Amino acid sequence: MPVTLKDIARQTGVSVSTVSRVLSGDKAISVQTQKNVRKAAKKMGYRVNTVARSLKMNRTYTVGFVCPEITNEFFMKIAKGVEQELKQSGYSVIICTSNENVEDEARSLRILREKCVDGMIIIPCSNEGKHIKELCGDSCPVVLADRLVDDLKTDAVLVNNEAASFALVDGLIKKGKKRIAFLGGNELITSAKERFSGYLKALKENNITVEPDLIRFGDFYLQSGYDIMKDFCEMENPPKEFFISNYFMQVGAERYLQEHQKNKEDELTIVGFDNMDASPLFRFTERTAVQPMVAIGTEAARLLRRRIEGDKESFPLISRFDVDWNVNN
Amino acid sequence: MPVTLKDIARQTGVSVSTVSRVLSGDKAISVQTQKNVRKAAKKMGYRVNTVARSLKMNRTYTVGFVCPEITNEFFMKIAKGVEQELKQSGYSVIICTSNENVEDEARSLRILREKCVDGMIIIPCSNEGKHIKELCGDSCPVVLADRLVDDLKTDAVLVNNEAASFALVDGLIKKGKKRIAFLGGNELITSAKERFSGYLKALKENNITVEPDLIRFGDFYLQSGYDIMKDFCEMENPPKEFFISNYFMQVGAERYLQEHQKNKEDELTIVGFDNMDASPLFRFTERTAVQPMVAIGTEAARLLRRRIEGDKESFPLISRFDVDWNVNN
DNA sequence: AAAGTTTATGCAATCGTTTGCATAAAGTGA
DNA sequence: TCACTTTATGCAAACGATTGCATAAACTTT
Repeated sequence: MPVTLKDIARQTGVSVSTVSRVLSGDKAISVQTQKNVRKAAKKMGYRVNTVARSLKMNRTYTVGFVCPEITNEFFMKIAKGVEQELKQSGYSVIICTSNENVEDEARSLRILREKCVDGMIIIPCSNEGKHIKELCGDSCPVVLADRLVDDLKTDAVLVNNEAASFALVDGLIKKGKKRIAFLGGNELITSAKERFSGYLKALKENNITVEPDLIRFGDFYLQSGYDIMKDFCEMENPPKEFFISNYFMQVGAERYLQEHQKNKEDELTIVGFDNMDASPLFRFTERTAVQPMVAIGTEAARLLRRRIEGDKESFPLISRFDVDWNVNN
Repeated sequence: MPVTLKDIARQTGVSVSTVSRVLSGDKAISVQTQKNVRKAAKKMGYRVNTVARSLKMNRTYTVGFVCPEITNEFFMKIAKGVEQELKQSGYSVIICTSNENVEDEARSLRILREKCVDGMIIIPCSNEGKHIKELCGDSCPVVLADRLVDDLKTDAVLVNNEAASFALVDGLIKKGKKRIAFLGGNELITSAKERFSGYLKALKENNITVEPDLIRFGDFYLQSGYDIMKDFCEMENPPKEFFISNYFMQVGAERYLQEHQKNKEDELTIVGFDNMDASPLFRFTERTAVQPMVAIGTEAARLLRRRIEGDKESFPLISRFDVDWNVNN
């Protein structure tokens, strides 16, 4: 059985309230009593029961982090920022996954509410926001990360997707490439949409006609990158330049190319989003947009903490980070 | 303010106990009352306060998952197994990172204890187990994953590291390769040690003399793979075959080779641990050991749940998964 | 109709904290 | 010495749920 305030009180001959006051640093307690209590607490191995404290204080110092997939390096970089930042202020993070599925997402939110988290950071898996509005709200602030959602007025931390994909595609065009295929993410997701707009904008500003056959949407996962690259390569007149909307689709696409013995002599060029540890090893990937992933998490966490602490200023706040694009190989 | 049992009781004219009984499915309550209560609960949007429940029941249905680094795909695959499995039985998972640092690990354990988690799954960052023994114990079961720790009698879920690295190295030798360099992980960590034993065993069984110059230990992270590969390549008589102890060191090593314009003609061959999504894209990596990462997590979670529910059978239980080794490219 | 049984519900304690208010003791000032 | 502050501490309620025990009402049984 764990030691409680009561045990210390009994041991030192003072009341529970006095013990509580000493341990929470109340200066009104006499120095002698403080010493006694602290000594006893230490000797007996006391550790607060934050469950009881939370009940009384109506604050759990726990926040929820909901993302579509926990093994996703991109999401976990964001999670890292969140965890790092919040740990400093004494919060813990419960991680839930939605498995790219709105019902699971809603289930996670419900559980988190029942656990009385002080707030949540959500990377939504769709553009559906109803369940979030329903389950969260004033007593449980929400910050979205990486993606927005329809019909939901809340804070969000995003990146400048359109500008980055514009720059990448524009860069290719400026090098004389005109037939650039587009491998998109899940069309329902704002980041996918924004990256597509950037692509379109680059074509438009350079007076290039959009070829609908060169535009395909997947789901941001490996297999869809593989499949779409396959389809493109099997066209009668295959494109040689590609914009791929995220890292995982790049892995899939590069794997297709690898398996089919393409090599540099084919002069294929890929640009796209996300630079991960293994990106420099990709054969055809020339430039990638480098999102400040950890910083997104850190920023979302800071914002959430402010909201938890009652700051209502300029709500809802949508902040966007700029994206770097670097030469890869 | 959230709705409480009291509110429902007031609304329906019964006592709090009756409401509690209805909502926890007690059949002794009259059908009519059940209906009334359920209806009111639904209409008022009642949601249990698990903080209060936890305090009373002395069970939080929350477990801690402590790992060295949250952005590590390998650890997160294990975490996925854990989360998936435990979610089914109504548990949530708090993720903490130790940043490969014993003090941080101890801090995390302390916080988790204060949050009254029902148990923990730990991927320890060193071979130090004192702080775990101190902070956990009977009232808070612990299952280790992937690595063991000195002086700590507790359950663990591991893989058969030695057998796998033996097989990989032996395979190279059987193909006539005799000078196989070893790029090790953090020597303090059991998995690194076991992989090293497998390497030594393969040399020994094939009567190959160990060349100390061909053995180097890093820390399981990218940079160390890069640095050690560099050192090897700069030897006057560089080895051409390599055993690399995990994925991240492989990425580092491959990046070094890539940057230094090595290509297939050099006939370099890498074998080693972990097969990730991007592994097939690595130029020199020929075979990799495929650990059942998600299954490790699932198994650890099952074991932990059993311990939480009071099963003391065959404690401590160390289970080891077999490892596959597959052709890579 | 009395005694016994069953059914449905309420009372009140409890989990471990925190905190407003009361109060006793000690100290201060004239 | 008396009134008045100040200082140190305790009492008890509260947070929101669960549950053993008590009990009133409704049925059985003979």
